[in-house]
Amino acid sequence: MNINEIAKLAGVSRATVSRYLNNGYVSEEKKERIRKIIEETGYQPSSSAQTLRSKKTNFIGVIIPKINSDSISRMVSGISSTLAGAGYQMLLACTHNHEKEELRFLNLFKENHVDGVILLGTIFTAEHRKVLKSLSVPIVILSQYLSGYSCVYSDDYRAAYDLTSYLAGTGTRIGYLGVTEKDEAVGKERLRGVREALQDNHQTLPDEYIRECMFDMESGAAQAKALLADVPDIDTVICATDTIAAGALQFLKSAGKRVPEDIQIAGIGDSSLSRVTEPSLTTVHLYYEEAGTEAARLLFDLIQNGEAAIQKEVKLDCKLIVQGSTRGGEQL
Amino acid sequence: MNINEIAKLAGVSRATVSRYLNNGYVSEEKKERIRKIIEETGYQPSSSAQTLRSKKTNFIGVIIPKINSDSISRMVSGISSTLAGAGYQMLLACTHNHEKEELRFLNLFKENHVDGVILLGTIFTAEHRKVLKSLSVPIVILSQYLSGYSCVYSDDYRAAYDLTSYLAGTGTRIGYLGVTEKDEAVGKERLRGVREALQDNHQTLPDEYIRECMFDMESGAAQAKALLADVPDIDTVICATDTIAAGALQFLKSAGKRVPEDIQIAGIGDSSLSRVTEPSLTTVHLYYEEAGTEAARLLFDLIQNGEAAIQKEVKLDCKLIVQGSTRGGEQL
DNA sequence: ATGAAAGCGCTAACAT
DNA sequence: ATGTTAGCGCTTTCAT
Repeated sequence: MNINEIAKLAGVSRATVSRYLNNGYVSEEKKERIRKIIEETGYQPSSSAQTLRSKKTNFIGVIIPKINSDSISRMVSGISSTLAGAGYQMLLACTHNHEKEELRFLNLFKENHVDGVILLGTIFTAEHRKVLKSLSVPIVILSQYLSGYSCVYSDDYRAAYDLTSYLAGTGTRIGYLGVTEKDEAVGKERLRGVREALQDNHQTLPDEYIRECMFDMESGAAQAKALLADVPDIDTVICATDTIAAGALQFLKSAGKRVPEDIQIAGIGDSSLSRVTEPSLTTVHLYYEEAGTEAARLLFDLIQNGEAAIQKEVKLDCKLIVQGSTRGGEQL
Repeated sequence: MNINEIAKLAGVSRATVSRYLNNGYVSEEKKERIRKIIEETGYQPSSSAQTLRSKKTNFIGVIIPKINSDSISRMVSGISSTLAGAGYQMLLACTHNHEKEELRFLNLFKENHVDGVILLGTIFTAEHRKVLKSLSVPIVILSQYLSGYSCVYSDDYRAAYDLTSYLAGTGTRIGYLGVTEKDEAVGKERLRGVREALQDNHQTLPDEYIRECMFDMESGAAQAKALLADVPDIDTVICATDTIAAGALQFLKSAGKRVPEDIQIAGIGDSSLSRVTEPSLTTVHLYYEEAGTEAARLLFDLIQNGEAAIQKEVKLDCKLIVQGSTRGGEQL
């Protein structure tokens, strides 16, 4: 069943059918005839033929490092509903933390396949910039800042700053479990937030109070152990993510520390984990789902307005959530 | 840059270029000429034109109820890597728990867009069967059994049976927090597993020992409360999912119950939550990621072998994981 | 082994 | 408001 047959059955030209499909000028009478035939036959236009002619795919490529993550799946959820609402389909490419795959997918989306790309990246190399520059479709960077591109990101600095400022009131020897500074957002910005908040509270963050973790609980537990060994009298541990905090919490409890009485602990991200640990984790809500929504909106803008579109940077609010893992917090 | 220009630059016909692209007969000499030109120009064939001609999209549609779920994101992760490895792209459609959307996406994928569909459904209505029947591309049902279709699912019955059998050894008054029986797998099968295991251990599951929950912690907490109010001397609570168990655990602790001493509690799914609660949850591992992988493999088979493909049902193994929330378990 | 030619199903410019 | 027409970029006979 194709447009020619529909045209024949409805007694019109195929151009008229096409106009009907693309809301052009069609008389009410023929509109009705066409509508009826399409309903009867269950005709659906071939999207590949449409794409071939019109260069519009209605696909948006979304590249993510992994899917099984609280923060990422929330962002994808926001993207997904916003795209669907605008008639787009989501082509989800998952790199499983392989940076090279990120480039492969970008190249795959290049010139082809998609009307736009949302890249939820973590680390940007020179190679990334090169491929990004060569991309002919609009792109939005999500969860990281990248100069020269429209991007949506959390206020990582302020999340860490606010959290640390709050804790500086109740802790005196404050340590930090962070991640690699190659990650500008979670790595660099959160560390900067912690550091500056301490400075502003007339405290410092000596190097031996800082440990670098991976993004998982095991690493959080291991680094908490290392930190405690080096600085036995530490009384507060701030973690770059809730997952790291959950791991650290697990270790500290197993080491016989009372949380928050002996050591208080906090994370960032307001993940579902933070409500389930005992004590529940003081953390910072980062509006991940809204970030996904906003990224999709920015992309629509770029797609619709082409060259005329204004590049935008959206930094989202954050909200401190005080729970049982810090002194003065309340257990769920 | 299109195939005609490449042909001209290489001094061959466009048919030869097409053959080069689709590994047909091309002399070594021309092969080399074409290869060089393609490399120089960075030419990439238009996928829409290829699709229009060859009817192959290299897209697989995946329909899921929500993305921010431990079990689902694991399955999607398995699907994603398997598809990518075979040169397919994943078109992810998320219904956000709107059953009607499921039908909308199936219709969208119908006749068009995709080479195959993986449906991670929950509830199958008559309307579902109708739309599924009308689908012209191969489909695999994931995480539910549906007669007449290739499907991949967990051994929900045995997971519940094994878990219950284990607990029947240490508990005497056993309650169950389940979900709607409209969900055949998580609803019906897990309940059946619990029931039959109790029978085989000469115990019963009276109606007042059963509560129906939604798939979230709040509901788990609320129903645990209701259950405890009705059956104050309950000593074991089995939950259909870890999330429900986490909610129930939270309530029971807040009600002053000691877990597992006063009441033992268990879930199913081996989610990351189960390792973080205190005590950590006894649960059953269900190989979600492998289920996703297997679903993709089954779909490949259907796509490649067309009418000749054999319909298959794959039921996956499960593994009991005993942790601190049950007597005899070990706290992480 | 290669080229010529037909056409996949659609949209958009043009003419009326 | 509608029809005619010319492709979009590719694959696939059919000749040679």
